[in-house]
Amino acid sequence: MNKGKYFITTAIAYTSGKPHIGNTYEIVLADAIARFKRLNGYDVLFQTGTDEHGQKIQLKAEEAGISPQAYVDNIAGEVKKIWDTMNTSYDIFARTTNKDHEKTVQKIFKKLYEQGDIYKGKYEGWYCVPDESFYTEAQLIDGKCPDCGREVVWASEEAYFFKLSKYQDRLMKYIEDHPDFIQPEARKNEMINNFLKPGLQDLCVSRTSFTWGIPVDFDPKHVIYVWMDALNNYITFPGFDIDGNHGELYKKYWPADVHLIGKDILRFHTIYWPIFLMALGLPLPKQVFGHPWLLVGDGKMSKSKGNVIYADDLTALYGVDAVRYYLLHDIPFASDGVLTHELLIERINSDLANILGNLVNRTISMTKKYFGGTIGNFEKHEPIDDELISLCLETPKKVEAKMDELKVSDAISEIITLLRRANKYVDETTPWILGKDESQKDRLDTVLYNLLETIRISATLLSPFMPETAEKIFKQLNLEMGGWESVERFGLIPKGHTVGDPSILFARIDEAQKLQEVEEFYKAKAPAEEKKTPQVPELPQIAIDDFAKVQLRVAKVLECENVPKSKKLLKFKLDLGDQTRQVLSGIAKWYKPEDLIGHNVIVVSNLKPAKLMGLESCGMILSAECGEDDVRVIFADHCEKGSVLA
RNA sequence: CGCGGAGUGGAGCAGUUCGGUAGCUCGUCGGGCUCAUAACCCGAAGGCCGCAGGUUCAAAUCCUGCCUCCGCAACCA
Repeated sequence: MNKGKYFITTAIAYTSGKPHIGNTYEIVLADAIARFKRLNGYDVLFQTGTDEHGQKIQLKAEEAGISPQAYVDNIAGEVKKIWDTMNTSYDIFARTTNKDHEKTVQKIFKKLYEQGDIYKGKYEGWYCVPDESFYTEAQLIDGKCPDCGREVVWASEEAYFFKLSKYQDRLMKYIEDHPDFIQPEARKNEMINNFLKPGLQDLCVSRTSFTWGIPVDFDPKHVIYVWMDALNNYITFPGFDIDGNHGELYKKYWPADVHLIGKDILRFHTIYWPIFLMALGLPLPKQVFGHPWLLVGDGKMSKSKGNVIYADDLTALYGVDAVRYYLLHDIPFASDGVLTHELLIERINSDLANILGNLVNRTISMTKKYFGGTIGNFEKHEPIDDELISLCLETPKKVEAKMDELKVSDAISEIITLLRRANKYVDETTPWILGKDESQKDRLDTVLYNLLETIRISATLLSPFMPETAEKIFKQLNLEMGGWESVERFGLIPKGHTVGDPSILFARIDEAQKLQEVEEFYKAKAPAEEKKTPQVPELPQIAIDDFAKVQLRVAKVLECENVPKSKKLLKFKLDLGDQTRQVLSGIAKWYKPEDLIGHNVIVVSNLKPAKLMGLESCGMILSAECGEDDVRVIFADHCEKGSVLA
């Protein structure tokens, strides 16, 4: 049964650091869809990879003291390791530092330039020469550089631009004609209202401020804008060729059926990317799905502890399939999901241990106990069986329908519903009573057969979401898993079949005990991470006169209030004895105004005034960064206000 | 008035497009059962659907205003 081709991609992961559980969610989601489509009879191509260029990577590599290539090789290895840990079945792992990719991107850039979609223009603004930075009018302070206070000049730098506006109407029409192009629905309006309707600005598609990227081959001091580079991975890796000599995969699979991406990069995939493709005269992807984010819940594993959650930590604690199950089942279709250990444990216990695991275990055990594992005479049908059997036959259709809408969580729920029904069926038919009556032997055989069939179908349907578990179940059933046609039929297990040995699929978790284990797990890991914090870069030594330039004075906090609309800023009125002045400080996260009023603090009194959120700040209050997320003001309550520090 | 999302029994969510008995999972309590992982099955309690107005025969659902929370942007002198 071949239903045609299906090409699914994830965004390529940015290689500036190890991916956390949120990034991992995307690949698992894509994998579930890809595996389901394969089961469902499609010829699937599943592509993922890493985005390896850009200024941020160049900087990180410099910090680490290694070449950018060595840096991205390392991170790409980490990404791949995590993808593999999660048991994802990608066909192509695209890395944008691949030479063929780079060459093709250069050719694409050149072609677009030659046909006039890309033109050489100027990037203009106020330029601070020593800082090598451009600023907008609004960023300047008193007409000078906001960074160093020196004079700025009106400067222009040459750069390449893409004429997005030229394709604006065509894109608008495409979006209107293809209502499913942007998913979920709400995102579509966001794109239209925020970007298309106001009119598209030409996009700057080259950079000269750094070098870690693909050079423009006919003008090598420019490197190609990372998005123009990265987005093209979707066509270059399957084998797109600028002269039309495309590779087999490209010919067969392009256009993509789904680009699965995070909701934050929807703009690039639904505006820039389609326009680039239009300019190349290529068909557009059928759908772009911006999935929600995975949030990490309350304090238990919060950032304040420095515990960003990584997929490999979770799999070490709970196992791969349990984590996959949680990600796939508990993250809603369109709104952000939450992850906590408590929720994860609850889900594992109720769905995986109690409902699924226990059903398999009790069924196999009974088959062993009453028939030595071999079932034979299961012709004793009763009306009570019909409901279970018909649900078995309906469920695959329901799952398929949900998956066609990419509603993975709902699809899984359909399977769980079937498993619940099967548990109920056990109670309705009371096999343990049948087992006591020799004359009911055939009826008992039938009941167990119906349960085994239900498990066979459920396990097959679960295989895209929990591949290992499905495999384990089939081992206990002592059967080979079949394709889609095997879930559309009830009654495939042959007469005289002997099941395997029962074993626990998911052990029930004791929450309190597990949480303690989690704490110890992180504690054991902590030392390795703590080493980073004491590393304070040493600044060059200064002379006493340099220090003398800084005037530090004790000041009493007369007034303090939150700055409206600002999350970080507090506004102070300080008394320096001989004068009062207004100072702003970004410590609202750690202090409430009433905590500070009346206290004496230390202030840099001769600091050049600056404007923040439209308010003038004349000075800077000293505080200590006592940790990743812990800032404390230096109090000087025992000192006279106005005194000078020396 | 920067952009956007969300407020539904103790917890996590669905329902809101196209108004008409408020539903699911977990937890709690009671009962049943013993094949099974103290699992399974049945039943019950528990909700002025953020607040206040309005439209309507009828509002969780539509309209207006407000409050709270959360992302993003801006801002950490």
